[in-house]
Amino acid sequence: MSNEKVSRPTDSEIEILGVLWDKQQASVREVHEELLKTKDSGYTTTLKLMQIMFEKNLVTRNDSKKTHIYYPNITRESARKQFVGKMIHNLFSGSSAALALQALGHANISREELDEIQEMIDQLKANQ
Amino acid sequence: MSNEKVSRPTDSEIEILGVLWDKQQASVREVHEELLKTKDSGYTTTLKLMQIMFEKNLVTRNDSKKTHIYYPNITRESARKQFVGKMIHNLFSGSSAALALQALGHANISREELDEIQEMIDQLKANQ
DNA sequence: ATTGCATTACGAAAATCATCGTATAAATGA
DNA sequence: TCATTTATACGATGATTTTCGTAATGCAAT
Repeated sequence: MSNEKVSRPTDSEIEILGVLWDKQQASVREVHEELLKTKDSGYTTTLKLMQIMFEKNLVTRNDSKKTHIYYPNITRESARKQFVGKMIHNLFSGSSAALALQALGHANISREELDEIQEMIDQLKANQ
Repeated sequence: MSNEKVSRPTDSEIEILGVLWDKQQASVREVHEELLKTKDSGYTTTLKLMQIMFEKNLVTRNDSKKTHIYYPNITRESARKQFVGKMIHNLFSGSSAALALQALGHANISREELDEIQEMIDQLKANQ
C-alpha cells in the first residue's frame, strides 16, 4: 500500500521535467549539463532535487547501474493541464477564452498555427 | 533612490491582488472578508501578507487614516502577461499557439467567446 | 590492489512563504 | 475620561524550496 500521491511540481522541478520530457530519460549529469545552459547552480543541487522528485513520485529511476537513469513520471500533457487550469482560475476568473486570447496576443504565431487554431474553433463551434 | 523592483507575486499574493483588482482599493479587513469566502485563515495572516506586499511594491497604500487603504501596484494585465509568458516558456517550449490550443481545449467556451477569438485570429492573419 | 574519478547519499543551512500570537496605538462611545 | 473595540506592528514558528558541503561508494585504469 505505497503512497502514490503525486504533488504539483515546483518551478525548478518543471525545469528538470522539461529536460526529461525532451530526452525521454537522463542521468543527473545529463540533466545538469542541460540546466547549466540557462541557469547556474551546483551539481549536487540538481542531484538533490531529482532525489526529492523521486520521493515525490514525480520521476522514476533505474538504479541497477551506478549511474541512475531517471524517467519522468507525469506527462507533459498532464502538467500542462494542471498549470493551465490553475492559471485560468487564478488570473482569468475562470475564463479559458480569456487565457486563449492572452496567449494569441503574446507573440509571433505562424500562419500554420493560426490555421490549426482556426480549425479547433470550427470544431468547437460544430460541437455546440 | 528607492528600489522600485517588483517581484513576481506568489499564489497567496495573487489572491489578494484579485480582490484589489476587483474593488480598485480595499482595507485589510475588506480583503480578508473576501478571502474568507474561499479559504480559511486568520486576519493577521492577511495583514502580514499585505504588509509584505507593500514592502515588495506589489501594492501601495494610503496610511493617513488609522485604517490603511491598499491599492494594487501592478495591473491585472501585466500579471497575466508575466505568468502567461513564463508558462509558455516553461511548459510549452516557447509556443504561444500551443498554449492557446490548450486553453481552447480546457472547458466550455461560449459561442460569443469563440467568435471573439475568431476575430482575433482574422486580425492576426491580416497583419501577417 | 591501489589510486583517482564520478556518482550517490545525507545532513544541514539559507531563503521564501504562510501562519499566527501578542503588544501597541488609534478611534469610539458611554 | 476611561473602557472597549479595531487596527497596525512586529517577532516567531513551521513548512517548503533551493542550495551546497562532505562522506561514502562504485568503477575504471594503471
